[in-house]
Amino acid sequence: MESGAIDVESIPGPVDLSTTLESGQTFLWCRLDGETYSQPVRSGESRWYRTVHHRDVVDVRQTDSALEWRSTTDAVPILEERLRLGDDLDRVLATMPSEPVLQEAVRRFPGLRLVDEPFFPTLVSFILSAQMHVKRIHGLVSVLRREYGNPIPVPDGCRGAGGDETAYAFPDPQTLAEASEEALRDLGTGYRAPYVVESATMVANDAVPPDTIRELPYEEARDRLTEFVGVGDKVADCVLLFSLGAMEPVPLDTWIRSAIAEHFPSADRGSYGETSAAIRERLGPNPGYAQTYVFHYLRSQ
DNA sequence: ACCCAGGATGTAA
DNA sequence: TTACATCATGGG
Repeated sequence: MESGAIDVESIPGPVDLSTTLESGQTFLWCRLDGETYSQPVRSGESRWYRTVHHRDVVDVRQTDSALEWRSTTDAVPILEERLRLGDDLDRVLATMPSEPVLQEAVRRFPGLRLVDEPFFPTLVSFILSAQMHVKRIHGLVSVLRREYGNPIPVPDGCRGAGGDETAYAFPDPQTLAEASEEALRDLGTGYRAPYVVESATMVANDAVPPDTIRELPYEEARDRLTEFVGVGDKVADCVLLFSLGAMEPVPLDTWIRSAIAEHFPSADRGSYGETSAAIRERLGPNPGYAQTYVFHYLRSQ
């Protein structure tokens, strides 16, 4: 049991933990107040969040001056990576185009950061995301962890905020590869069940190695990712943006498409690839960040 | 009852 | 290449 704090002054630019974790980029953290992901929280409110990193429990909350953590290991490098604390958000936000919808999103949610989460859990999360609401995706991922994930005992020092005695890691590729389609359907995954099993099998066989994809040019990487079953252009963009370190992707979901129709109509070129390229041009040097701000802003209305 | 959700796949033109 | 039906499921 270790604990500590990361001074917000040591982070380049603002941080908003709750918005970052609950804005639908990651489904791998749970709130210790028992709520599932919900709509944005009032800033300044202090909530504990928990995830399992490999075999370690990591709890974190935000106070006025710091990100406080407690964990079975040193959580600092984990938080720095997964919350992208190294990103100079002041610089990123300064380069946002002067489109009103973007500027308003930045004004409303300064401190919203992109995440950099583990590959396989992110892949499965966004395979499940097809035609589902953010809240339900989080619920499904939580059920997968509970039903198939390795149980991790939570140390005494981590139970102060009403946490459970056991946390669950996201299941390994091999485990989901061996899961039965029907069992997964019964959990509520619907027609996505075979996608999960087949893609998990591919990951277990290292059919499309993520470390190789990281090295590819963005659009090439997106094409490779669509080799997974249940992964089209949109889900591939999410996986690249939220777990493989790419900063260009602008996942064209229903919210972003409606934003394009309303605010950037000339960027609608019909096909995914052409529209994607056109909207990236309009969103400045950090399209991925711009997209995340617009997505969360529209969804919070 | 209808419509929507961080869409993908298979098939037909 | 693009167009369209189909795919589960829960919540508004």
